[in-house]
Amino acid sequence: MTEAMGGPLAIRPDYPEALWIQARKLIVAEITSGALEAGRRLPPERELCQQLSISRVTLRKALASLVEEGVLMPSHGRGWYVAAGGASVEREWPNSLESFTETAARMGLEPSSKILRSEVAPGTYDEAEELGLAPGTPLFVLERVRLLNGVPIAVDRARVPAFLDDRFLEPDYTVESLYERLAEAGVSLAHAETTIEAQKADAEVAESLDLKEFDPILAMHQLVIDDAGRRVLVSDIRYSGERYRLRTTFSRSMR
Amino acid sequence: MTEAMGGPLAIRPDYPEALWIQARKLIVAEITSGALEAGRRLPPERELCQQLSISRVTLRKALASLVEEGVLMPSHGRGWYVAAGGASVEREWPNSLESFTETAARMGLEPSSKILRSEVAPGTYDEAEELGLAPGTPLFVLERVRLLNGVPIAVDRARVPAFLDDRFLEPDYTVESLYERLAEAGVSLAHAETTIEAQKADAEVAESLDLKEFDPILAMHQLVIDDAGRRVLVSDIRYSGERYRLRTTFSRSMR
DNA sequence: AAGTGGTCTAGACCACCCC
DNA sequence: GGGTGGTCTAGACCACTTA
Repeated sequence: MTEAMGGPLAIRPDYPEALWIQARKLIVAEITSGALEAGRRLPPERELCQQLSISRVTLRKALASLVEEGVLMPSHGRGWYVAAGGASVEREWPNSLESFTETAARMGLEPSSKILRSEVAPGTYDEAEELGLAPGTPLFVLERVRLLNGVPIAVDRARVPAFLDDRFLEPDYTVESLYERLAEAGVSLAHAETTIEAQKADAEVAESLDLKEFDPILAMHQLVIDDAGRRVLVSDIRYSGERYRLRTTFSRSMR
Repeated sequence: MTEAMGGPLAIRPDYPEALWIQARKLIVAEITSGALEAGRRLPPERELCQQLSISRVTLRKALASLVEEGVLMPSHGRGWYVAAGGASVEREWPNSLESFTETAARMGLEPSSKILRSEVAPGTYDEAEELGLAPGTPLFVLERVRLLNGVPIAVDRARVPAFLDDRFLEPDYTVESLYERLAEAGVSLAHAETTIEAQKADAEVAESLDLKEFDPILAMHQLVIDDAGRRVLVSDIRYSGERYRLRTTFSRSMR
């Protein structure tokens, strides 16, 4: 439709969304629509600024955010280029912190859960230390088998400081997303310190995931921190090695 | 010795390093030195600008880069805070693409390699497709056992388009870093699309890593892309499940 | 020499938090 | 209402690429 970034791309200064995010979406749209193919050069920054009616600083904020995701590549003195995998904007599993529910939605599969444990109990010494609480502080413990289209994929053991809100016990976590409940409670997740390793399935996990003991599993441990810097969730997820593949993008830092 | 951000932090406008990077380093220094503890609030932006003699835009670029690494947390209307794990600035490089050699250096261990294969050979169909080359295009294949302090940690099978430079064959990859050779050849690595899964060790890998067959391994597949958007390296690394733990930070995107 | 990205500035206005 | 971060602008100068 629009010739490559030539059309009247509309940015609305009054719209309650940052201009650079609007700009970002318009650029992504140009790429996913095919108007800008992988390897092609974008119009010069100063030209884009005019087309979008935004300042260069704002435009560059949008462009920078797309570099981080590997969609664009800047080349000093030459221009901005659509990266090799540029068309993959939608396909891609972004390197974001994502709930199981969100992952499932993106892949077009039906998530569900079987609850193994759901209660408030005193935290262990290690749990308390990791969450920065006194040992024995009550934690909400939610242990679930996570399934996609009915196939068991992982066992997830999540622990949340119980002081957050009693209403955490109420929802039916067979279908509800813990992340969404946290969001509703005003907890805005920021980032997660994560370790990942390969282990053998123990008897318990093998049972839950319908595996043989000693089958390989991907063990992911996460400490999730919210916008206020509070340690808010500790989670251990053991994925079936055969049924799950983690996808992410690593960037070279400080260039 | 400087009281929290009160001392004469020196930024040199003539120094050949971006001001925001200098600012960033000074802030990190305040944190690692203990002058700014986890949870503490930073001086207001406008005050920091004066102290550092830089503009607010530039300061915010430094601050933003530290948010991405989980070192600082902004709070609208309240201030900037040192994140819970603030002292961890040195420990890890979240989400960074790092060579085995660099990882070893960061951990204070001695890296070495045993070469299993080092030759130019036509790529398989899959390899060619992933690198965006014609099937059969010659690739430089380097397969090594990677060791830390003499202990085998992983088997790494790297493939680089051979057209890059013949000199790739010359170095002694028992000690040399492939990443460094690439850098010298003018290839500047930008990011890597990565998949991670748990598998069983096959006989070959078990042999190389001194494991039993069927022991769990962490299999990481990477397609590395350079600054120019060229697909430059495909790598399969199989880590011993017991001797390796991947550590990273996932961020919640688009806040 | 012209074109293009990279960095930086000074100043403005808004939204949120807390008193 | 005053303090603080969040966003945006217009313009300047530098460094790299290409011809």
